[in-house]
Amino acid sequence: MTRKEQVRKKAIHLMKFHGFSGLTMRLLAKELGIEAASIYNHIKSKDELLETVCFEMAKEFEIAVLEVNDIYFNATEKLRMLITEHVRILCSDLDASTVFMHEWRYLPEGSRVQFVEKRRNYEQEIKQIIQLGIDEGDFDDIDTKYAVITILSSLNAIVEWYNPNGPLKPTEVADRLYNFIVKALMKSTQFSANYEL
Amino acid sequence: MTRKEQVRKKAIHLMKFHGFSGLTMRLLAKELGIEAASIYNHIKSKDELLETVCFEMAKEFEIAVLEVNDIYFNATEKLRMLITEHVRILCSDLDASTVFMHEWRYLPEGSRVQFVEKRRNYEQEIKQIIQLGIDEGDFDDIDTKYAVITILSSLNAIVEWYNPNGPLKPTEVADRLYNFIVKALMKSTQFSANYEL
DNA sequence: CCTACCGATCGGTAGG
DNA sequence: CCTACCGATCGGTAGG
Repeated sequence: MTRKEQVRKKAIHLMKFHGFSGLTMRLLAKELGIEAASIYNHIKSKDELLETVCFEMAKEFEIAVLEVNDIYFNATEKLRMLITEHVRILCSDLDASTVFMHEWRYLPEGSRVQFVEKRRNYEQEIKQIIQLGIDEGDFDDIDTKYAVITILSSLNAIVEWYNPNGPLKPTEVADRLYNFIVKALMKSTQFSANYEL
Repeated sequence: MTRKEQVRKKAIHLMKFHGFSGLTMRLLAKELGIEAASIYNHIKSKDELLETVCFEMAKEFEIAVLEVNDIYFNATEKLRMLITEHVRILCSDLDASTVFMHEWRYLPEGSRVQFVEKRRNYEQEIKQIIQLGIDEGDFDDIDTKYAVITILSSLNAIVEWYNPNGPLKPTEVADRLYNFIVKALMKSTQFSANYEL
């Protein structure tokens, strides 16, 4: 790990607890065992630290969705792999994932616009997978917008509760979430309104 | 609205955009048309602003769960009302709800511990409703922990996307989310694994 | 609600 | 990676 990577990793770890605004270069320096001014030999600015983590994470999700669409043609299989990949990415670096989820709001104007656009594209890709499932007759004819919101929010919540030292591996978490989600999506005729009063 | 309430409301609105750490008393003062020092005639400290919004919101959820358990005895009806109430509370003040969701981490040590405990209690109440549904034979024998996480994260995501000027009223949003969630929970035998490869 | 001000700290630069 | 330092700003207080 280069010195620059060490600085970034420590910064992200501290950002997770203090937030972007709450992280000071002096605290970061102290944790690295150097003076605040020395940080600027490795990074350009505090903003750059945030931009790097946000766009590196976004890149991983972009690649995942490309791979999924490359490998599978069936909606349920696409969805299963995308959920598995999404969970894997989040769990592979929980510090970075948490900062990615919470702190993108504090990106400088220009890169924030870019970031939101990338996220929108990702959401659209998922929406298309769900629409495919509906068209193929596998999924219920539900509102795809709400389905995407519900799916992504439950997946992304992983950063709030997942414990890497707990009993469940990321793939096992992905399986449980997939089962819950796909059941809500799947076609069924007898689910109309027969839950007794 | 008292002057103190005006100060709080403006502070919460600004906190939504800048975060707790990013909100400065000088910006708040400017938006109120007064000097920074004058704010302290209405509030005790910046921390107090955050504590007030977090605990007022928490109180609303506490009341809701008490009412739900008071009125209904059936798990599906309890769940339906609780989801409706949860969505109603979030949508009734989106600024406060957003700050409640994002900024509780920055509560001072003591009140943060209290806050997390209250949230845990709320989660436990929902868990018990789901367990009741399983015991009554309405819900699938799923992992209640994951069900609670999935339900709450999809409900709470409302603060990220709900537009009060959009076409959907809070009750309509609640209905859509309830339908999605309850279908994932409901008992079914033919959903084992028959989604074709 | 104001003026005047406190000590502390901020992100960052110059020059070595 | 350091010393030395910049101008700006921070949350908050005293005293009116």
